Amino acid sequence: MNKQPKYRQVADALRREIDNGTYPPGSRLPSESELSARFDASRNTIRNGLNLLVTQGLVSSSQGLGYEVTKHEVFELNASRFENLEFPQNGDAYSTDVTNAGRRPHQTFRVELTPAPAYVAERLKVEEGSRAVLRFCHRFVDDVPWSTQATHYPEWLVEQGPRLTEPGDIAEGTTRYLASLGIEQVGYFDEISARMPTPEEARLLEIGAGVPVLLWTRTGFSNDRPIRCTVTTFRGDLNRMNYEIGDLSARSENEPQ
Amino acid sequence: MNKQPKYRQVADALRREIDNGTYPPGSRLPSESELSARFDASRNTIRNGLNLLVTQGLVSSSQGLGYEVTKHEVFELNASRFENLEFPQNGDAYSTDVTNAGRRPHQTFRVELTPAPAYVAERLKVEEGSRAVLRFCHRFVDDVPWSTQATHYPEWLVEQGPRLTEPGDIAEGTTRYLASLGIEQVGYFDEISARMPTPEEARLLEIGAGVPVLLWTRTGFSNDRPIRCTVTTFRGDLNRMNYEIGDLSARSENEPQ
DNA sequence: TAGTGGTCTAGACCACCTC
DNA sequence: AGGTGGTCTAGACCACTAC
Repeated sequence: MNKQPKYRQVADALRREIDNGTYPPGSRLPSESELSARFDASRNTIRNGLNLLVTQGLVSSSQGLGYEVTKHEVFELNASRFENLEFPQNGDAYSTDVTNAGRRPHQTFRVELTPAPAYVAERLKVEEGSRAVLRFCHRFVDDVPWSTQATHYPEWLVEQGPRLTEPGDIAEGTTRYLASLGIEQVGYFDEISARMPTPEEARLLEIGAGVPVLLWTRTGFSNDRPIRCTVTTFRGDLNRMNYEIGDLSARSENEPQ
Repeated sequence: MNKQPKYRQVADALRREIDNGTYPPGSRLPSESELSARFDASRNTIRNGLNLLVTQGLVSSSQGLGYEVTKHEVFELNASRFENLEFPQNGDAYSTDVTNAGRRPHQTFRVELTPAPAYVAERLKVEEGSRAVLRFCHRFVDDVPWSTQATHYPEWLVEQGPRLTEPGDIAEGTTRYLASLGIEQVGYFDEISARMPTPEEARLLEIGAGVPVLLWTRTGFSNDRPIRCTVTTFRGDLNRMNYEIGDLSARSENEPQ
């Protein structure tokens, strides 16, 4: 018989009640003082227990309002189709996907010429600190911050593709633009990892405690060298990535229901 | 000028010192009472600040020892080559990868016939609760819990491939075994997401606060239907997945250094 | 104004690790 | 034994939200 500390008992009890539907997603938990009475514990102990649930992403709290059970709608991103030239689409793939899902996309955009960070330089096979074009997107869905995307192009590419440094969008998409210049992306290398957000990421994505970020790095290659490196940061609670590989004709047949 | 609460100042100061190398990965932070004196704050306030860093995955604490700056070695998993029949390997792909990395793999294994959970049933296109073979792996690298992997096969497959229910390993790999019976996996659909671990996952993977899990679901298809669904749970701090797509001959040329 | 969570303190006692 | 973090309490005051 190993006795759990009181704040864990509180957290476990509440977790069970959340799981069994006593407190459904979107609903509010009892206040700290109510819980304090119910569990015969000091307010600090209750807060300690609630804090566990917060860092586990089960509930979120706001001053003056209380604790709310989190609810997630996940957005699916098809990474293997994304910017596949065989699936023609106007403009940027992200906006298309979001609009198709019946949501309202919105993004801010900027272009810079900056020294490539070590992580990017390594992937672009250029020297650390050598310059690269950074095209940075901060994306929202229905005004909720959704992801940031930073694409770096090595400086040597700019001579052939001067529009890369233009501050506005490239209507047909940069991949298409480069292809029209004979610089074709024939393959890419994707890396995916997860971690807790840095304070900067937490600020941009308005992430509270208990929500990790999904990091997606795509390095694109022409026939003879890397031509771009895109680092995308997603809110982990709102996004799921997928890849379709091989023959999936059996997947779409006989859709359930 | 918006004043930060004291515990955030503590966390920010320590984070800066971790970033600039004052406390390198693996080193120990000053004790709570030392920090209490340095920041002229009560021990609880210091704990509050340290707890922020813990939930952000920057440090970990253990009773009697103190706070240690976390260090990560990440293991790369090539998901597009993984179990690709064109890259022949003996036995299971995971052990091969780990051994090649100079690490020592080890796993526990069990087989069950259980009702398929809703998530899996949906992907296997069978009714929720109908039976499925579950082959479950708990994997370690150098005795550190690394990932869990649960593969479900629909019950109808067992008639054709009775060895699926055998309690031991299938030496040539299940994918190969099924292929030898004419049930070929011609494509798969991968889904990747990240979230904080459930208490059960935290227990199996020995995850502390501040470390998310990476969830990887692979549904494999034959020509006419789904034949398996594999759910893998990774420690987010130790793993990174990657996909090679298209022609990457330019990637391996001129390796840096 | 009343109720919610957010910050902070001071102090007590316990559990674990090292010497 | 002495130092470390882990748990818990009681109480104070502040900031935000709702009505």
